[in-house]
Parts: sequence; structure tokens; C-alpha cells
Amino acid sequence: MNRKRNTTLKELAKELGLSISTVSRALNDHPDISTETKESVKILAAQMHYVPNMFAKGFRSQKTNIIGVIVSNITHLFTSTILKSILEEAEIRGYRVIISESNNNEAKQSEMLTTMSQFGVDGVLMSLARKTTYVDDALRILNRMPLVLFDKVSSKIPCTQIVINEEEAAFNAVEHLIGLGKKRIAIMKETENSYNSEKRYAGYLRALNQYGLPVDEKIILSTEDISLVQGKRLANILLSMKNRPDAIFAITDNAAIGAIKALNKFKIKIPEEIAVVGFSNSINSTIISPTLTTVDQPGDKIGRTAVKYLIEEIENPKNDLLTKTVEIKTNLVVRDSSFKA
Amino acid sequence: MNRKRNTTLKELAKELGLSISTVSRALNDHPDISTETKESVKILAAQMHYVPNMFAKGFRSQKTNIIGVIVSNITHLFTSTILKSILEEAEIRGYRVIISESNNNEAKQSEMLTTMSQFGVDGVLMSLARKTTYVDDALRILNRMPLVLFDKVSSKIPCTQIVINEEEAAFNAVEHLIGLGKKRIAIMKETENSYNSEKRYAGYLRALNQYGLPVDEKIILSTEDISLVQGKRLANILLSMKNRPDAIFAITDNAAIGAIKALNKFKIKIPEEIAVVGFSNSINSTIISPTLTTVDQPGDKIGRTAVKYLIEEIENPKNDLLTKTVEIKTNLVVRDSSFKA
DNA sequence: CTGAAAGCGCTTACAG
DNA sequence: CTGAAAGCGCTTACAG
Repeated sequence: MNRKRNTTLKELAKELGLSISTVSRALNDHPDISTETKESVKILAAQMHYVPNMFAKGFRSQKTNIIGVIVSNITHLFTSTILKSILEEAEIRGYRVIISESNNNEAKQSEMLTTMSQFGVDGVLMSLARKTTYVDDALRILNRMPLVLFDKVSSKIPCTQIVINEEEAAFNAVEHLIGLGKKRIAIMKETENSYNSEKRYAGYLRALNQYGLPVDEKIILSTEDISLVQGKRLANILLSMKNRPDAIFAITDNAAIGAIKALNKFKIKIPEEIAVVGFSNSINSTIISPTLTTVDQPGDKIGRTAVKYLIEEIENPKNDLLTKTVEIKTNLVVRDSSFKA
Repeated sequence: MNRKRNTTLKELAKELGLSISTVSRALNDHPDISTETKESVKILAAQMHYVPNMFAKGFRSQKTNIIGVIVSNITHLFTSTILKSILEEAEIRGYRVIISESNNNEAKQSEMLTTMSQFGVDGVLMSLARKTTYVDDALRILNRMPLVLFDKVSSKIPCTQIVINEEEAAFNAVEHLIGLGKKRIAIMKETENSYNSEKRYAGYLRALNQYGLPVDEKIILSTEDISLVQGKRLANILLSMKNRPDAIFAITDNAAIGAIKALNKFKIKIPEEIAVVGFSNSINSTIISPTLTTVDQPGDKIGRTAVKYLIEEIENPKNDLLTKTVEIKTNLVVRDSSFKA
């Protein structure tokens, strides 16, 4: 079949008996052009369904109005919520978005950065792949365009970073458990020292210290992949102890839900015998029984803030490299898994 | 700060004392160029971190290798699963992806189509906004580039459409309930006649007919927004009947889960008194208690298939407009909400 | 085997 | 108020 080509400035110009320059200016509301000319040009443009070719435009002006976004896994609700707000906020500000997934693969992530650069995006938003150690590509990108990190960040990359108040959020969660009278609070965290896991662990320790509770290594559990299955497994370990904990703080909802499933199986009363608190406020936290107390991370706000800072840097390139860290406040959502009946 | 610009062919050419043409050809492995020249060009290109400017390239060749994707809501797991596979499959085939959300807003959807066209994407993948009636913009796009619809489709748009076997899937689900000995099966569906809801309803009716069960309008419930809350509400209506159903087929997992929550509240035994089957195999279906029997929609396969057909049409534009409908098979996942103990 | 030149669709400094 | 011309970075038919 024969595809129609898009209408071009040239065709409009020919049709109107004007020059391409004039048509271009008329469409862009240049003050030099007379109102009547503008009028007639716009009418014909609408009639012929003229849409400017953004490639030509961006190519010419060295500005594409495209933002590149790199995340590890788009199917995580937290991630897709952030993406949704990025799409919305970017669109409001006149930018389009190209999304890539690294799948937590560092090599892939580097490759995506290169691709972004090929496409001449005006800036990049990125949440780092787990265990990212090689940051040279990110640094090279940073030399060419603004880069803003969010959620999974790294101090090795001197750029604006948008995070939640991880430490404080964890502190609040544990403090809440202490407020319920819990004295032996286990934690389920990640083995490797991801930014997020480390901060949450720090908040846990601070809460115990501040309220004079002993820190017991035996109930500080770590796992590589902090998933539902691992939550179950770790909960079973806790249940097998003579000196069981009376509360569990899991640094992800999935692990917390796995723990609840394990506790339910053994008919442990939640929260009376063991209270459980998660982190993320995923949908599942309202589906599980009992419903899960958890930290709500405002993905929406994270996305919008990241876009705001990135576009600010794109449009005001005068600023020097700034390593600003922006903390977004979270909220503890108390539900049945920790509610003192 | 001073951003570095990307290295260009011109710079490479100057450095090497070659013409731009030769450098371009060397990089593209043109047969005319000598091995040594290619070698030296490629070495310098790597050293100087040369990345081709895709804008210039696409602009010149009238091919961007970008696919536009329009979905209604990226945060639905089913949608993000499809998107994930679209990203993967497109990348394998050398395409990048621009994603837009319509938020089920028809005007927004039209706008997105125009934007896609502005960016000169090579083709568009789209899942229609609910209640889409105005298809002129889609038809215009179709005149300019290949368009493939998936999931939410419309017979008004003559293009390749990727769907699941909605009718058969619903038939199988209801047949399964009948196999358990259920004789009075309620359905929760959508008020408006979306493609998906209609097909599932048709499957429901066919199963009842085929097994000689009466169709009772009173237990055929419709709602505009087939959500968890609505599922609860409709379940309460069913429970208030003198002649209660012994099974519920909800055309979405959310509604099914809402129903289960309502039944749990009234201590109705699931599946003995009332069995429940949903549709989607969302994560929640394994979190709810009892776990939910549901139709697994292979989002992954839908995405890959859509990309495959679209790129096929992009790269072989000779084919005439073809209204092919591709059906992806689904699977009934039987869990506790319908398992005869 | 290599180069000069045109051109993709647009914007914009320059000239009138 | 309008137009001719250059140029963004690349590819490719044409010439040698």
C-alpha cells in the first residue's frame, strides 16, 4: 500500500505562494509576520493536517524535548507509578519520554545510557540497577547532559538525587512497633548494602537505641532477594527460635507478606503475638489478611520532583554540577498487622 | 557549566584526514572501503566515544526506528507486563519505544496519536481508551504508518489486532464452575459494551446454554467501573437474594477479590457455598484468602506478538491493509476459590 | 577505493 | 513584512 507522507512546510508554502521561511514563522507566531498571513497559513496547516516534524526541528535546534528514563523493572507498581507521574509531568512541560529497562543488569544500563545519548535526549532520569559499581558511563553522560537519579541512587555520581526519607521512615515504623509495647523486633533486610536497605537498617538501629532496646544479631536477618518467598523462609527461621521476636519489620512489603503467610500457617496471632510492618504500601498490603501496616512511598511525588529538577537543569544549563539530594517525605499507614486491638 | 557535545563524523574525518563520506561508510561497513581504513576509523571512533546521532540518521533516511505505544494506564500490572515485553522485543529488533498514556481519555488519545506522528515514529502500537468512538485520528495515522491494536481493540479500525481468546477463556472458566457441580452462576460484567466484556459475557452465555443451565437476568450484574469496590457491592446484592447463586464469575480479578472480601465478611464458605472465578491472574489473586481461580492472560506474549506484527508491517510496507485478528491463548489457573475440597 | 555534493525538514541571522 | 541561504549530522547516488 502507499503510505501518505506527512505534510511539510514546503508543501504549505507552495500552496500559499509564500516562502518556507514565512510559513515557518507564521506557524511559530513570529512578531514580524502579519496577522492575515498567520491566519491563512494556520488555516491551511490545519486543513492539511500539518504537524511539524520534530526530528527536523530537534535536529536543527539541537534540542529534542525528549527525556530518557532508565528503570530496572517497569512491572513493579512503585516503578510504574513513578513512570506514570514522569509521563504526566513531562508532558505538561512539553517533553516526551523514552523509557528503558535495565533489568538490574549493569551492562544493559550502560548500553541504555549510550542509546539515550544517540537519540540526543535532552536529559536522563535514572534509577540505578542493583549492585551498580561501574559509573563511568553515567559520568560521561553527565558531561553531556543533565542527569537526575531517583530511588536507587549513588553518591559516586555527582548529580541531583531524589530519594525518600528512608532512614526516618524506618525509624518511624520501628518506633510505632515500640509504641505498641513490642520489645523484640526482628528486621528482614538485604544482604548487600544497597542504599535503601542500609538506610532503613540504620533507622531500625536508631529506633532501638533511642528507646533503649537491645540489638540482637540473631533477629537481624538478611537475604539477597527480599521477596515474598524469602519473607516466608525468614519468618520460619524466626518461628523456630526459642526466644521468638514479638514483631517483624521487613524492608519490603513482599517480604512482610511472605512473613504474614508463614505466621498465618502456624496460626500465630497477628499483631498480638507478632506484629508485622512492611515498606512500600503496595496493593497487596490491603489484600492480605490481616492487612499490612506499611510505609507509603509517594511514587507520584518522586516522579514529578525528578522531572521538575531535570527540566530545570535542562533549561538553565548555566548552573554548575550540583550534588543536591532531595528527600521526599513518606507516611506510615497503620493497618491490622500492627494495630493494638 | 560547559556540556561537551557529542563527537560528529566531521570531527572524526578531520582528525583522520578523510572525507565525511568515507568515515560514514567505514562505520557502516560499506564494502567499498578498505579494511585498513575501516580499522583506523573504528578505532578512533571508539576512542572518541563516537555515537551516531540517531536524529540526523533517522531524519535523513526517513526512518526513526522508534515505535510509539499508547496505553490507557501504565500502572496496571497487565499493562506494564505487556510494555515490558514490548520494550524487550523492540530492542532485540533494533527499535526504541516511546510510551504514552491516554488515561482512558479519548481526546488525549487523539492528541497522542498526533504527537507520535510528529516524532515520525515508524509505527504505533495501541490499546484503545475505554469508550473510544471517534476513530478518525487512528485512521489518519493508519494512512501514514502501520498501526497494530492490542487488548482493547475495535473493529472500526482496519488493522492487525492482537487479542486474547476472550470468549473461549470465559467459556472455560464457567465450564470449570459447572464441572464443580455449580448450577446457578452469577456474572459480574461491565455496563458498556467493551470488546472484552462483551466477549466474556458471550462465553458465559454459551457455557450455560451448552450445559442446559437457565440464564437468569437477576444474577447478571453490570457495573460501569468493574473494580474491587464494585465487586464488593455487587456481591452484597447477590447475598441479599433469597435465591443466592452458588458461584460468581467476575470478568476482572479486582471485582472477584471484592466479592471474596464481601463473602468472607459474611463467613460464606468459598468455594463450598459460593465459588469465585476472576480474570487476569493479577498478583493479588495469590495474596487473597482463599486464593483466586482466574484466567491467566499472557501479557508477555501479547506484547511480543504485537511488536512482531508491527515491525513486520514496518519493514514490508508492500502489504495492503490487512485486518488480521490474532488470538493469544489463555489458561485457567485453578486455585482455592473454586477447588472442590 | 575515496570524495564532493545534494538533500532529509526545519529555523534563523542576514538582507531587503 | 517577506525571502534567499546556510546549516543541524548524516547517507548515498554520482563521479572519478
